[in-house]
Amino acid sequence: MPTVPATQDQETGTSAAPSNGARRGRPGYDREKLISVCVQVFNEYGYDTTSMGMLSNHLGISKSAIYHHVNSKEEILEEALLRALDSLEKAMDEVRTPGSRGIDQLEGVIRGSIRVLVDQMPYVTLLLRLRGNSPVEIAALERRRRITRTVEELVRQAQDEGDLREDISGKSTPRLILGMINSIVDWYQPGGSGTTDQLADTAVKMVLEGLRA
Amino acid sequence: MPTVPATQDQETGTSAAPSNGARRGRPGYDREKLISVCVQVFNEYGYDTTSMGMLSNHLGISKSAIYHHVNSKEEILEEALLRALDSLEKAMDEVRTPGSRGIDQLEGVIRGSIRVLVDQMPYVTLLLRLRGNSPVEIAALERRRRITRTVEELVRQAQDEGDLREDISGKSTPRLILGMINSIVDWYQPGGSGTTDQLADTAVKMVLEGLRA
DNA sequence: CCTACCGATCGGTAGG
DNA sequence: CCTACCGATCGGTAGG
Repeated sequence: MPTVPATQDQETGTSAAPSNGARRGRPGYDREKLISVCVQVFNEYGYDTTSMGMLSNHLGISKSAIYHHVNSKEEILEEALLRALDSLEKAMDEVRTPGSRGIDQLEGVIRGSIRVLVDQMPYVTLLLRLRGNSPVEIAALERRRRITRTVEELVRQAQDEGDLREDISGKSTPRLILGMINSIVDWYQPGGSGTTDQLADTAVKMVLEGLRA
Repeated sequence: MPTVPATQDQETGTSAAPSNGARRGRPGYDREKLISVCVQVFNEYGYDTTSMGMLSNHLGISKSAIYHHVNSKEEILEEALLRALDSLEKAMDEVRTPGSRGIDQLEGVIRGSIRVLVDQMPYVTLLLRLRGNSPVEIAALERRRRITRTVEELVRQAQDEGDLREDISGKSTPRLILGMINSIVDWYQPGGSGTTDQLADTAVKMVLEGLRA
């Protein structure tokens, strides 16, 4: 993509093919906006089920026009997964401060992950539904597995430090925590069930303190 | 299917096309065994991605032979979902004894659901990955939603009875609990991470008592 | 005569 | 607009 200075700031906005201002050339989709629409369609029907024809219908442009922005259907998937994984890994890195207690890092991971899940919901949703049917998907699942391993380490650390009970499975516990968090993409509605912070509070209370009154 | 008395009890067992004994006619797949193999393939590649050709390869019989047992690809899906939903609803009904406290029923639901998830893992896995792309899938998702509503009611009841803390979201909590349970199909390995009872213990402890030491 | 299965082929649709 | 492939269906065959 050539670097193009912004020479105008018009608002063109067709409902079928929206643009964002400050670009020259024919108004229409940029790569990012196109991908975000495609990801929504993927999540509605499933990646495999979604045909290029369905994408073109939802975008309001022809199939061949899509190939102006991307080289393949899989490239759209790849870029969306990149975005989800980068965000998740960034949230993990911000919390993993050596020296702080495992249980505090664990709480930070729960809060940070929920924040990313909500903020980047369509991209993370796509990631969490992968089956590993192609090299692109397998690579993404491998990156996801590294996140799982980090949570496993934190649980172990917190147990060693005496902050987490010992009478629970060190194998199952991290998976159950992550499973609980990841389920959010299946039911959370941004306006419906409280703010993201309230959601994170509920999750942290349940995991660390339990629900019993 | 006509009722046929058992006149013999042979074990024929080809690896490609296994049979169960006590039937007449050519040995090979019966409907149930065929469906169970298909469900495994669906779970590996995704229902939509799986072609009849892929099924025939895994079964070791021709595509057209599959149509001897079932009328369509969707009929295989439908029967598998029926099995998963019947098992889940049965487990719910066994626990929902009027008169007992909500928190006890909630614990029973967690244990019962985990039991069904593990025992019927392939069928429940298929159910939990549906996107609602067809009437059959939509009907299954509707039955699933009734289970969700039951858990919502139990959480509310337990809060009203004073057994569950009030400073958590009544909307999010049931979803987080179910999300945690349902995640099991994504990572549990029957021999790997302890027995089913240990898994249920860990889940119940986490949800009700919390992980903090 | 039953059940299980085969090869060939249809109309239709996918990605590119 | 092309090639490859899909689900589905047919008449017919074979083991028990």
